Amino acid sequence: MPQTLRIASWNINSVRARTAIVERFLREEAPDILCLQETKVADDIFPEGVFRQLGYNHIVINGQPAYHGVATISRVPVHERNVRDWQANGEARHVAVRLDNGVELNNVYIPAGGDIPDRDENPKFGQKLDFLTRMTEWSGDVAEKTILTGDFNVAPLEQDVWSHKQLLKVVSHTPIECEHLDRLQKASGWVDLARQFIDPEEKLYTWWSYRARDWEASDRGRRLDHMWVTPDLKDKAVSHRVHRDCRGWTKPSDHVPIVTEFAF
DNA sequence: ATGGCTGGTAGAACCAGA
Repeated sequence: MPQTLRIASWNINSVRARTAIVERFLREEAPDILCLQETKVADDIFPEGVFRQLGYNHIVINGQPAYHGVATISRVPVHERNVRDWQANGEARHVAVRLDNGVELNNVYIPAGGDIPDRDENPKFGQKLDFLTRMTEWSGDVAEKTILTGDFNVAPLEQDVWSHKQLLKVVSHTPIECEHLDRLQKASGWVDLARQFIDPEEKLYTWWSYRARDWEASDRGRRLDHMWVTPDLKDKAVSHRVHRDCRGWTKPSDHVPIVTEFAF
């Protein structure tokens, strides 16, 4: 019998400010594993109790005060916490765990990159490109049994943004970012699971700005959150869903969860 | 009108997100 495992990823925009909706999501969707990004909390005050009371007793965190931070929350055993610093500046943007079946699950928060898409005018943009380049070097050694998920902060395809033309110079969809992400993807033959299940010609978003008067009516979204797998795991994925409805919940994150069901 | 908001930390006419 294949083992079914449902893995979710969600940029939560402060885990402490989202207690209500993260509980609701876990009760309603009940993934086996939830990868959180932008937890915005130091490790010593991470709100573990919220998760433990729902049966998520395996909690692997890499946080820092106020900014960034990732956490992998699981109700199945996970092992071998591994943290990589692809920005080489100490920011908490990655944590990996090993599942019982040997699969490595990487939870990553790629830098947003600031406003101006030019590394000379805006050092944060250069850091984002360099982060992707270091990930690509790491990826060259990754051959199999690996999942890479999280907030990539890049919407690579034309139908991953509300207007390809209007976003060409907007950080997250500029050609140079898309090229860097494409090089990363090719380095391990990573399979973009969302686009295995949802036609690349169809609009698909995981993030909508807080500043829209009516996010749902204007629907100016971007697909910034991703679930990638090495080629050997491609056929283990049996479904993939973007939980768009979570954007309309009370006090939402600006990102919504994505969930992949695997049959290992 | 893709910044119109939101969170954290300080104690800001702040910073960051994307």
